[in-house]
Amino acid sequence: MKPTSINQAWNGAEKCGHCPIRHLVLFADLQQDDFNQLHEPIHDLEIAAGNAIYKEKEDAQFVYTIRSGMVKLVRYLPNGSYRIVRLLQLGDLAGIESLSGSTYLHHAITLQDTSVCRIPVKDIEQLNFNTPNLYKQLTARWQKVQSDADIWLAELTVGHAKKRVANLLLYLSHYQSGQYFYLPGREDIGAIVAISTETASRTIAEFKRLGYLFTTHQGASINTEKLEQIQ
Amino acid sequence: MKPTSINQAWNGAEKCGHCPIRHLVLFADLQQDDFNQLHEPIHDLEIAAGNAIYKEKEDAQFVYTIRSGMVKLVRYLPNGSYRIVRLLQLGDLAGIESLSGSTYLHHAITLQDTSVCRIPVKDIEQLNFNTPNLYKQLTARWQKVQSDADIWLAELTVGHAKKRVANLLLYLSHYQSGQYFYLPGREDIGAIVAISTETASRTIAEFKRLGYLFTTHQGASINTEKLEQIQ
DNA sequence: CGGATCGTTGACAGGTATCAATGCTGGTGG
DNA sequence: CCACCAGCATTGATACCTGTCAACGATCCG
Repeated sequence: MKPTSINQAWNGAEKCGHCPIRHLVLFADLQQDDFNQLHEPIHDLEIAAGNAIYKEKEDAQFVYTIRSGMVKLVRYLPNGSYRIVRLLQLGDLAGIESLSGSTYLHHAITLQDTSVCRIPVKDIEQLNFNTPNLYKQLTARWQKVQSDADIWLAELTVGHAKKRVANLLLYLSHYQSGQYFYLPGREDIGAIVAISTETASRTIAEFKRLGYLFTTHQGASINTEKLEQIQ
Repeated sequence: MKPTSINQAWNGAEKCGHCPIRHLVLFADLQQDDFNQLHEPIHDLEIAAGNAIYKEKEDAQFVYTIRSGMVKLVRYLPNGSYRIVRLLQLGDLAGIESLSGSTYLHHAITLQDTSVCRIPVKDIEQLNFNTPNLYKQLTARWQKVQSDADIWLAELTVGHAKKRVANLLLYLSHYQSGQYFYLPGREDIGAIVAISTETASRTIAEFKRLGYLFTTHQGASINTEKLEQIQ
């Protein structure tokens, strides 16, 4: 396994200004002056698939912007099983609860090799206190938390297993720019749509047999029309 | 049915300063000067049980602070059924998405007679631009959206029907100050924990027979230990 | 005294969890 | 280079749970 690594550290203005995904990230609306208020270093992290960015109940001092890859937010249940309550991708913020609480609410675990920017909460609070330029982007991200949670609740936990898995595939495919998307393991699929691993496997296998789902080394792709018709 | 009514309208400082639940509401941290920035009237509304405060896709111009009663946030599904994605009580904010989007994401429907303060979004944006005193309370409310959604996802949509209903009763009981709490109708219980109305009814009836749940004209109460043991 | 609405209960078919066994594949070390 | 292993995916058999259809009871209100 590739080790978790810290590639770079820098102070705000030097690098954020040249961020290739600047239009997608939390700092999108900041002015040059605002960056001067960032006093602590921002780290650029590469995290190999399967590792935790942070864990539930840990001291929450950082927010993470996802630059590439995919992250699952996980809650463990008393009986030892787990539930995935959200998936994070390009431009999403992990650990946003650190802005309000003192500890993280979930485990954040990478599904693929993932790169993130680690931003100190202190800097964000400082910015929020001194400039109104962050407010809009922060609110937009909180709102995405809400609408994603709604999708989870309304589309991924209701109805028959086939319908739920179909909706998950449509969701995964929709949030990806290209034709191919990352297909989670069967246990994770089960933890997302609240079905057993075996039922997830059976359903995925059936979709493959029916030609609704294809998997290659580049990722998975789907027949959207067919999956939308499933009841 | 009691009609929906507007009791009072006032401009910020005159009344918010004397709000009996001031410590619980969005404006908790505002200073006297801040209130002077409220230019549009804030209305105090009484809404009878079963009425909509706002509906999905309506133009979102107001945020509502719940002063008493209970509200369900509802999403209708393509097949005509519905799902309750959150319950709001004292101090919660309904329509918080109006701060970021242009339309409401849910129907907000009162379960009991409910009183709310209707706050124009423009005033909140104005305050956010000019003072940092609102940020903390707003963030706390966004965070509650997240943690409530997590509870819904992790505790109310996983496992057997009995376990889900038991968790719902514990949730309802926990967020109430007194011994008694409001017990939703069977159809609503089904829409919260994603089971059929009949299964909800059977489960509630069984809990009553077992002495885990009691209903009186004052509301419902539970045997917490017994419900926590259910698997 | 109906009628409407909601809650309860029964019967049954179908779907899903569970337990279990068997493929499959990528990585490791001989 | 190949055998082996560990982890994941697939598939089968079965019991149980829950959705569905249906009927009936309770309560409130006009």
